Amino acid sequence: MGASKSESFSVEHNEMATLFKALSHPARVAIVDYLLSVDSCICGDIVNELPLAQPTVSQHLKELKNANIIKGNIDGTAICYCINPEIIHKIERHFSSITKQLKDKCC
Amino acid sequence: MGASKSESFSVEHNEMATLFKALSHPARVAIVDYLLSVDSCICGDIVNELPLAQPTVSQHLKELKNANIIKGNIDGTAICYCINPEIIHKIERHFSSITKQLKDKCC
DNA sequence: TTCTTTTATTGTAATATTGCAATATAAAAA
DNA sequence: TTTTTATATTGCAATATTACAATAAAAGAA
Repeated sequence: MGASKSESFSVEHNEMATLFKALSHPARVAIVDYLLSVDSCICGDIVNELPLAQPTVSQHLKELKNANIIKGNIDGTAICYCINPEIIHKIERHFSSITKQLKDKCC
Repeated sequence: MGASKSESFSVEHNEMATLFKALSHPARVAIVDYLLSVDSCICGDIVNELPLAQPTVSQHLKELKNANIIKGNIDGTAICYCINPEIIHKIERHFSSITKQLKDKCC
């Protein structure tokens, strides 16, 4: 085998796993961090910020886009990237639900 | 290549990526969910809750333990698993920091 | 048009992950 | 002791991820 048995799990669990997977590489955590560190959306520049070759960065951006964590708007030759706040809130809701449930625990 | 260039990224970014990677599989999201759904720590039972063979579940548990997301206490023949609240709070802090930064955004 | 700049895609090698049968380990029960 | 029960480890096949050189595509500048 090797393929994940995702069909055997709930849509909810798969959705969360997909979001976490999108954030499971330091380069992608760094990209999100960088997008947050600047005032507005970023056109270009992301490749120069990372210690990776341009095709690799492009691939990581694609994965973040596929997971809907960032959005890319075409602006002439460049592409402007932005965080998608809705997804961030979705992840936050997941963890505040966990925290709420944790309060009733003994351990 | 194929190996992740994690040395090129900050400790902080690597730490967060490691946590997300531990949660990047639906089985592991489901395990965390299940541990939260019961009143106390769980001794046994986890294997029966998941649609995976025992060695596969054991492997997923190991990954969650390595990432410090769950803790396992030996209790006779069984092992009791619990969520580690500190790690959950760490992830929550990460996202509330993101949300705080997002408020100053234009997009 | 041709050149330049920016980002995406393709192809491929190296490595990591997933899943499980078989087996091992460890401790309680008989 | 032997048996049972619960969990871990090993080994391996199937698949996925990571990284990047080479190349393509798309749009503004010359």
